Amino acid sequence: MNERDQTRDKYNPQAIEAKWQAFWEQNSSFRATESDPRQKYYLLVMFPYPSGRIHMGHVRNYTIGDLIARFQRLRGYNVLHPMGWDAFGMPAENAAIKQNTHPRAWTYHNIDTMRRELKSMGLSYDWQRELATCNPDYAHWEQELFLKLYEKGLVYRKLSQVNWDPVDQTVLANEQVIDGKGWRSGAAVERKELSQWFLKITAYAEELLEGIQQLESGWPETVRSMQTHWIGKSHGLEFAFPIEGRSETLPVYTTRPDTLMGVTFCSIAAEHPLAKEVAARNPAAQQFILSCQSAGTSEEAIERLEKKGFDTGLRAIHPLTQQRVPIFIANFVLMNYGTGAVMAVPAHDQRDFEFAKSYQLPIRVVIQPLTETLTSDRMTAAYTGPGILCNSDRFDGLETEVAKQKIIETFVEMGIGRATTQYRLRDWGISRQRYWGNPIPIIHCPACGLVPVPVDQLPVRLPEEVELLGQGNPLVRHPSWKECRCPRCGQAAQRETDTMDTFTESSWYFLRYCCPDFQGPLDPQRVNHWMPVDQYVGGIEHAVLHLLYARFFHKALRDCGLVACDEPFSRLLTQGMVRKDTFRCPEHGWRYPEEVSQQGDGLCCIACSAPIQVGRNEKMSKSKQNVVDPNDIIQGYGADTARLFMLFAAPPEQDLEWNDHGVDGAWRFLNRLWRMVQEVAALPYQPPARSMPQEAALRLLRTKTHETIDKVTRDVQRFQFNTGISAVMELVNAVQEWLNPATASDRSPELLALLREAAEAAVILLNPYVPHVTEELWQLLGHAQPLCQHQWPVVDPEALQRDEITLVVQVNGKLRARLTVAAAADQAVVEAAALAEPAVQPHLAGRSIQKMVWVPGRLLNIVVR
RNA sequence: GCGAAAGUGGCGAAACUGGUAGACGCCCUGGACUUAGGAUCCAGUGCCUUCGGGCGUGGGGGUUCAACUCCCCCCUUUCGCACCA
Repeated sequence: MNERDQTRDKYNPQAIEAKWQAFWEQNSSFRATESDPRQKYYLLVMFPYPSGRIHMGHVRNYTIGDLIARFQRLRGYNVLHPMGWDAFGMPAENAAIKQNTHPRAWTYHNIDTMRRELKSMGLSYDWQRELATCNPDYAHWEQELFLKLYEKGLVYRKLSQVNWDPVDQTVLANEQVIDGKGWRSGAAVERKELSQWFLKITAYAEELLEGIQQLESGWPETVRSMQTHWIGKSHGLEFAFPIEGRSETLPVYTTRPDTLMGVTFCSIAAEHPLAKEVAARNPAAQQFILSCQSAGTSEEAIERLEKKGFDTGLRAIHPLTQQRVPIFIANFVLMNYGTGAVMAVPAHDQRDFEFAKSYQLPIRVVIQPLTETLTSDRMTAAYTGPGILCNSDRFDGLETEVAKQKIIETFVEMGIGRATTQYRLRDWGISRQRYWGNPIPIIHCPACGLVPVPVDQLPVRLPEEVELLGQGNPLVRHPSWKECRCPRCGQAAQRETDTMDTFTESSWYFLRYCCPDFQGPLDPQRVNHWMPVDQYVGGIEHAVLHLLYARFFHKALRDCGLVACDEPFSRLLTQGMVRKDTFRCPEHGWRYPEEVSQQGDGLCCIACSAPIQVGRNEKMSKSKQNVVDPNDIIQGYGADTARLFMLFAAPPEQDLEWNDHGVDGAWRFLNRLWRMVQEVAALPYQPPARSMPQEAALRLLRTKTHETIDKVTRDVQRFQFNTGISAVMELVNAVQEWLNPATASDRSPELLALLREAAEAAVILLNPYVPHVTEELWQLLGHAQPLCQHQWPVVDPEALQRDEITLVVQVNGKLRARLTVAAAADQAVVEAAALAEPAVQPHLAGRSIQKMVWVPGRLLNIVVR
């Protein structure tokens, strides 16, 4: 038997996949060009960070993206489906410290590995548009974009807080702070203020918020809701408390002016100027502020703190009652929201309530709910709902919403406050004190101040020789890199040593894909040909930060004239995580799946034979050792099986549970498909059927074929890829029944045509899911043109007309019988048949019929009493 | 702490606008077959049952002729929280 015959007999994914990957590459099957007359479709998947190898999360993301890309190609679109590398970032630097490699070498090595792995999955990328963000070319155009934003006034510097490791003298990322300690040094982390670069995302807060409405039909509700809350628009009152015995005042912002008469103290952030001033002459206050600064900078860490405060001894004067209330420094007040100071109303704010309880501060009820009467001494929690004002002097009796307006009006009339709109959204700090990022192209001149690097001198390149020790900023420590001349006055000056946040690169890569070879940041003509992205696919973990930054950056570039559309991503699909059981050995801790063996009913550790505890299903991660290497699956079963399993096991938005048996099931289905098509291809040739036959059994087969086409088409469009597969499985099962030996003797040309139509439909419908095996089967069915250039099948509406339907008879909503009737049967006919049904009659005996609920095509419900 | 989701057989899931709960697949059980394969084929497979039927979608209430689906309360799990990407 020669090799070709062998591949014809048995499904051999390794041979088939290599063959078709080579074919697509040689024929540039997935090149996308702007000159193509067909309508464009831009399918974008979130580019990966080149961490070393691909993981199951990538496989899932890119399988989903590829399915949609291939589907839209078959539907006749000119599809742009690019891939690249989010190549700057901390892991390269960490690897450099640990293994003494250069970040660039490490990164490019990983890219080579991962590109090879992605290619083995048979993804239909236009690889000619591949880009890596660490490439000097990409960095160059990004620096130019930065300067454009700088000119537009969207870039500025201000002091802000960082996590500081006092031992390594370095800034730590939030994830590098573990239980308040630096991950490498173990030293207690301090908060420190540094002058940092910011992008004015807040200038676009309102537009970013309004834009969310535009995305209503294309973005998941959950992501829109998270972004809305993140932007956090609120309306409220801004006013200032006079401070007893002082000329300056304490400005505050509140969204609850209706609770104004319930203020019993004020809280200020540890970084508030007033707090600093108090600390300067009060060592105890200084001590307290220091203790606040040991918390780390993440909002989560701050909000989980035990609420603590320090009485400054200062007294604020209530602007309406002239009452004196204490001013506390509090560890939970954020300096970067509002004014860094809040009026505290313990009766109607939970944090203030807890704070008041621990410091024995008075609680004053000023809102009464409609259902009960609150008294301060019996409250166990703050009441934050609506109600009627009390203890509020002239505002008593007002409803909360009315009171808010009235009190704001009062402040405005008295000239001591104003209605303001506030956003929770903060400006985007892009400064990183790290080596492996894009340099900020600014020069600090002692005479001229901040001077942008002239465009013709870009890019600012990172020094190749660098010492990475995990201490300090490598660019500051470099002996000569930062030294330069001021472009304006020629004097000795210094380069900015901060590099940009890597979210900057991911904020415009989708625009660069449109014109990857353009000598300039962006070619508006080509960008506008492809933009906006028609479908974006990526992990739900990017719901807020990446997707909000990219929307902002895109709008800023629009205002620079580089792109026309307002929103970059018309539709968004967020896929869930890939999870797996965790295995734990009492002796050896977390165990990889291959370190565990089956022993009777349970599992045991291969090293010590101790029984394994099977833990919860968790996100695949190296730390929990519950990872499955995609390469093992691809090498063992082939990429098509891996893809099919991923798409079949769960709908894309849901978390996917890895299951070895499920992979076997996917493998077996592909073998079933393979055998079925082989058998059909071996039958005497008849062109595929194009019209309905007469015989009922044959009519049913054609109906099944077209119902499947209809269902898969709709399912793919609504991202229900798993049910699309089940539909094709049913079709394959139906065809297989006609291929059984029992019916082999009687195969009319009509049947042969119907079988071929069904087999071809199954192959085309599955092509976006499992592209290699379907190309091979398509060829086997005698087609000279590759399937990737074919068209998606069209439903014959006549074939969807069922002759008979089954409907349900209920009595009082309980199912009592099923009736098979002519599809056109009306209510009267069905009622008569239902009442005559033996299974129905006992439930009617001795009762009177109240009414009949008739749902055409579905059910008849007989309501009796 | 704040914000956002998700809970359906032994398992992954399905049920499109309130109208047959469990499609499709896995596991398992019984049988057939043999070119002993990663087999394949046939049958069964929510729970209980006196075989009439009864009960079932995290728990508790409600709306409706009819609720996995809509409303209220509770429980559990997951994701994000601005320097991981």
